[in-house]
Amino acid sequence: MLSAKTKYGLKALTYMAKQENRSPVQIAAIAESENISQKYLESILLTLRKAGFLGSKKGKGGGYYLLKDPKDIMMVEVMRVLEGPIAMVPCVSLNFYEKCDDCPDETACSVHKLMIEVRDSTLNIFNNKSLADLIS
Amino acid sequence: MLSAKTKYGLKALTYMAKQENRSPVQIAAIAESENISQKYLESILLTLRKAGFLGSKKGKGGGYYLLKDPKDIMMVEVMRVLEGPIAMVPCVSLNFYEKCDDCPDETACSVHKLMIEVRDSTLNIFNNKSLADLIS
DNA sequence: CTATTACCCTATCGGATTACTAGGTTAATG
DNA sequence: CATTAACCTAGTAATCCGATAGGGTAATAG
Repeated sequence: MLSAKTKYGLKALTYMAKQENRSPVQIAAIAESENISQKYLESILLTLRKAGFLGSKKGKGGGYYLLKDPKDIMMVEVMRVLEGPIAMVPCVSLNFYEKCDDCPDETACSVHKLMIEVRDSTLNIFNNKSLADLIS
Repeated sequence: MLSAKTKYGLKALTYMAKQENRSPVQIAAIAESENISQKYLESILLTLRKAGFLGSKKGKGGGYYLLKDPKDIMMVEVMRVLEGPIAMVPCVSLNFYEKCDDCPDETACSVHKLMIEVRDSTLNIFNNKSLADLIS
């Protein structure tokens, strides 16, 4: 299940990518347009800024803005920052690997093999999908 | 994230499919072999029985057994019973559809379109993968 | 300089879900 | 009838998530 956090984050990024110029967009504007709790969105944008996707500007006329061209912001990066692992089980996660408590032998586990397939097909999408692709 | 319930259920099904004959397998045997809490596994197998995957036999020599040939048990069915929706968001779910509170227009939502792609690629795997495929 | 604007940060909380346990009931076998 | 093993209901501890509270800090306008 996709978390609201990720969903909101993606919507916010999309909103910013749609702007004609690169002038800062205020949290309040995004929150209202996308029907998101402003305070919650604040924390999400903060995360995205710390992850290097966004820049920010304080004071009057301030707000958030994209640091890169939308076509250079790949979904796989955004998903890993907001949602965490792409894989459905930690034991097949590339970036958030964790061993299972139960499985003595990972390579013999039927679930493991199945989930690798799912991971790869999902990764294939997220690797090749940029923020720019989401808009069109 | 794949729930432990689904993981355990898949492991149990795999265990049964590996049996040479179709004689009943006891919960305790599966639980021990796969390192699953027996009581919890009980409730999972009950679900699988009610969903039509398993038959059961009470009393001595009883247990659970597959009702169909492993190659006729498709992952998509099992996943929907144990895990619920395949999609990452309810608004793109085929069998568990729910409208988003926020989105006024689904077709215009960037997240929506992305998640349809992910759903379809995952469905493609689960539709074509049988329990028999998990074993080999 | 001062007021305003808008981002920054931490802490907390209610609700929902999940993994699991407790404890007993029912049915089949020998 | 005693044993076995599935059936069923209820409850619970822990965790996570979405959201809120309440201020702090930096930048800008005038």
